[in-house]
Amino acid sequence: MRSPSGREIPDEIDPILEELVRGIIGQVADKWTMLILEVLEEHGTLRFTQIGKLTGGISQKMLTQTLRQMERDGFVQRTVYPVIPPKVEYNLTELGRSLGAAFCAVWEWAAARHADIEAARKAFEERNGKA
Amino acid sequence: MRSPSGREIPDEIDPILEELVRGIIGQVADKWTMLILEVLEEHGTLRFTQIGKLTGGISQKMLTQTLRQMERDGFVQRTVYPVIPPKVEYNLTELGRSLGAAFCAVWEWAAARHADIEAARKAFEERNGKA
DNA sequence: ATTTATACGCACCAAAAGGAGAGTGACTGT
DNA sequence: ACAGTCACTCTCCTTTTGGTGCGTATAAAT
Repeated sequence: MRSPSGREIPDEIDPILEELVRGIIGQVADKWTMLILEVLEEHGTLRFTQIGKLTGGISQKMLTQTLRQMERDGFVQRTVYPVIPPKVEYNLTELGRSLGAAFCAVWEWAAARHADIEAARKAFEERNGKA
Repeated sequence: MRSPSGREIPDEIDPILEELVRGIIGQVADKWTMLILEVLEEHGTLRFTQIGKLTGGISQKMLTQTLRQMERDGFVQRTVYPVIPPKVEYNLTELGRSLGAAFCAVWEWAAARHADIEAARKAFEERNGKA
C-alpha cells in the first residue's frame, strides 16, 4: 500500500509495538528530555547541578525525574562517586546518542518547514479569528 | 563541533527557532495527533465520526481539539459541506504528509531499538527495584 | 409529532503534571 | 561551633489536561 505522497506506509502495524513506540516517542518528545539530550550531546559528561544550569529553568524535581527516566530507558549512564559531598556524573549511552540522531530528522523537518506552519497559522487566524 | 558519536551537532542554535521547533515537536508527538495522522495517511479522506471510530477511544472533545490544531498548523484540510445533517471531511495536506515522513525515522528507530529499551528497563528494575 | 443523524460547543469535574521550598546526611573549610 | 556543598527527597500547591454528558440546528425518515 502507498500513501498519496508515494512513500511507503506499513500495511498492518503490530498494535503492541505501536503502543510501545508511541510511549517511547511520547517520553522522548518531552520538553526536558530533549533539552537534557542536547546538553549531554554538547558537553559530554556532566554532573547534576551542571545539567540543571545548562538546561536553564528546570526544577530539581523535574531534573531528577527526567534523568531517572532516561537512565531507566538506557539513554544515560549514571555514575555515583561515594564521596562527600556526593558526586554523580551523567553521560549519554550509545542508545541515547542514536536517539538524538533519529530525532534529527524531525528537527530538520521542523526547521525547514516552520515558515509554512507559521504561514498556515496566520491564514487560519485570518479566516477564523475575526470572522 | 562534533559530538562523541561523530555526528554533527549545530554549534549555536537560534533560541527562537529552538523554542518554535520544540513546540511543534511537542504538539506533533501528542498521542492523538499521531494517531490521526496515521489514519488519515491510511484512509485518505475521512469525516469526523469516521476518524473517531478509526482512532478508537478518543473523546469528541479531544478529536475536535486535535483536528483544529492540525488544521491551524496546516497539516489537515477541513472541508465543510453545507448540508443537513452536517458533513465535514478531513484530509492531509502536503505539509501533513511530509510531517509523517519526517517522523518515520523516529518510528523506525523506536521499532529497531525498543528491545534495547526494554532490556534497559528490566536491568534497571533489577538494580533498583528490590535493592 | 417524534425520532435520527452529524459535527460540534460548553460547563463541570477528576486526575495528572509540574513548580516552590524546606529538609537530609556527612564531611570540609573557617 | 557552624556554615557550605551536593544530590537528592518530601510535602504542599497551582496549573494543565482530558473525560463526561448535555445542548443545538435542521431536514429527512417514520
